Parts: sequence; C-alpha cells; structure tokens
Amino acid sequence: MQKYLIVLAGPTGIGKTGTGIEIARHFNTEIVSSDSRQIFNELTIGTAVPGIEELNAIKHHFIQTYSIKENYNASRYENEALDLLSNLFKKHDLILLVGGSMLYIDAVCNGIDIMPDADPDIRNSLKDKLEHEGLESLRFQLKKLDPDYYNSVDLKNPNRIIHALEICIMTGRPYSSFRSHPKKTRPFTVIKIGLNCDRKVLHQRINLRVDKMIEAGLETEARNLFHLKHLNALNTVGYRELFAFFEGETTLEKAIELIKRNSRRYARKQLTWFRNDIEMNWFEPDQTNEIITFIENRISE
RNA sequence: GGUACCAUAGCUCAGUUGGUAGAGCAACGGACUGAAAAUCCGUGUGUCCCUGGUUCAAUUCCAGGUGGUACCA
Repeated sequence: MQKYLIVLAGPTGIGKTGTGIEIARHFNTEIVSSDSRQIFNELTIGTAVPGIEELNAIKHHFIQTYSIKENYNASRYENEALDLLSNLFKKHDLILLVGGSMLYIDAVCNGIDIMPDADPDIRNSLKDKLEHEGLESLRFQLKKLDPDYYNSVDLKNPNRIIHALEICIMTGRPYSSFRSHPKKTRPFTVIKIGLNCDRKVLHQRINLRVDKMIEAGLETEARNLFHLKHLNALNTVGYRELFAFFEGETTLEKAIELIKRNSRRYARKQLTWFRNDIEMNWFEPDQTNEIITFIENRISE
C-alpha cells in the first residue's frame, strides 16, 4: 500500500493549525507538527500552539515535547520524525505534516547530511573569538581548514562560518567533506500544500494575533522565562522583544510593535523559502474542500 | 464666509536659486543542510493634489480649483 505524507506549510498566522485539523479529520489521521518552537514545552502563548480542544480533536505529535533546555535541532527532528512516521504508517496510509519551519520540513522530505552534533564548548569558544577578534579571524581560520567551503559560503554570515569551523575542529575533516546534498529516498510519497493569502490580510491576521497573545498573558509567560533568556529556544519572536522591555531597553508598546514587525518579516522569509519550492501546491487558507479534493485526486492517480 | 499656512514614497518629513526627487521608519526581493521563529545579503517602491498660464523645460514660479490645519468672523 502506497503511503503519503501531506505537508501543510505556509507563513506564520496563515491558519495552518485549523486547516490541518479539518484535513486530518477528513482523512481520519494524525498530525505531525513541524515547528521548531512549538516543540518546546515551556512555550505556549508566544508560539500559538494548538488549543486543548484542537489537540483533543486530532492526535498531534511534537507539540511541547521537549524542554527549552534541550539542545534541539533539525537533524534530531529528522531522525525522530522519520521514526515516528514509520510507526504511524502502520496504522495510516496518509499522515499530515503541519508547520512552518522550513528546514525541519526539508529535513523530513529530503534529508540533511550526517555529521556530528556541535560541541557546546567549541561553539562557545568560537563565539568568544568572534566577539574579541572579529569575523575576519574566523574567516582566516576557515580558509585554512576548509578552503572549498570558504569559497562558497556567505562570508558575512557568522553562524555559517562558526558551524563549519566547529565541525572541522571536532572531526579534523573539512566541513565540506560532509556535505553531499543527498536527496534521500523516503518510503512515502510527499504531497506539498502551501497556504497563502493577500499580504495585507496576512499582516492584519498577524497583528491581531499578537494583540491576542498579549491579552492571553504573553508578558507573564515571557517574564517567567526571562532568567533563561540565553537559551537558543528563547531567541524567538515574541520573547526576545519582551526581554528587551524587561531589561528597560524599550517600552511595552514598542516591544509589541516589534513583535508584530518581526512576525511579519518571519512570514515573508517563510514565503520566500516556500515560494521557491517547485513542489508546493498553493491554496488559500479557507479552501479546505479544494485541498482535500486535490489530495484525493493525487492519491488516485 | 475671510485671512494665513500646508499638500512630495505606505507613514513622518527633507529637497529641487526651474533641468521629473531622498532620508528615517514601514515595506519588498533573495540566500539558506545540526542555532532555522536562527543567521546573513540586497532593493526606493513616486501622476511631487488637480487644471490652466509663463518657459526650451514646471514638482518648483503665477492664477484658479480641491482637500487639510490654524486664526478671525
């Protein structure tokens, strides 16, 4: 029996959760979340996790599964999601992957190269070096350790350079020797559904949703996590802006405006990524019936 | 109703001694393989309110109109 993974993607605030539940209900199946922030247990309001009723309606996976203290990443997600899917496909012929984390979705559909997890000590020492000696010194080191990658990497992007260096240092091999751009084969067929709507409407939805988050108590949620602000999981829209407010760097009003702006920019970044995915099939968020028909037609081909 | 001032990018505003214009914010486009809601790169997007006039040339000067603001009635 052919197995299908339906990917439901789209920008933040477009309505993936609701549409996903309707589709899952129609196919009597479960939802695997593909969201790098909703996966954290301590984050609720700011990440707009599905509500209790929604979670009761359809079984969700990877919602608030790990602590923010956990070092989570796209590779772990790839492995765990594939394990989970192979189990779920014993019960179902069709599973829904719902989320907006581009790299996580890509990891499940296409795979990413196998290489070691970054050692936190090495990463921290490279961060120190960046801070004290500047990006140029990291570039210089990369040029020595991995000239191939040096020639193709964005030399202005410290994260890329640090990651390549930490792999070189940990393994004694050039980072580029791990990069094979595999298109891994999967034991299921992927059908990608993208949700989008008029940009102005999307912005209104995002702005409104941020106001609702504030009403729901986002400030308190963030304040309770303030002491952990150094964690990567909290380098997240909705939290870091409030942390700046707690530190007296800005007012609450300005922090809220920044949450809205940064959410809009995040949505644009997601659209840039998804738009360039030629496998994506685009719909408006209220076209649930059309989406279901589209999926059924694809499956019966 | 009268007088004065204003009208330029989505917003707030510069500016052009007459040669079709630029800042901030917002916005938009792109890159992307273990930090990805991260990180990085790029882009002015304009009927200079409208209609006439003067001029080789008007967003700029002049007249009228429209809209706004303030004051006087």
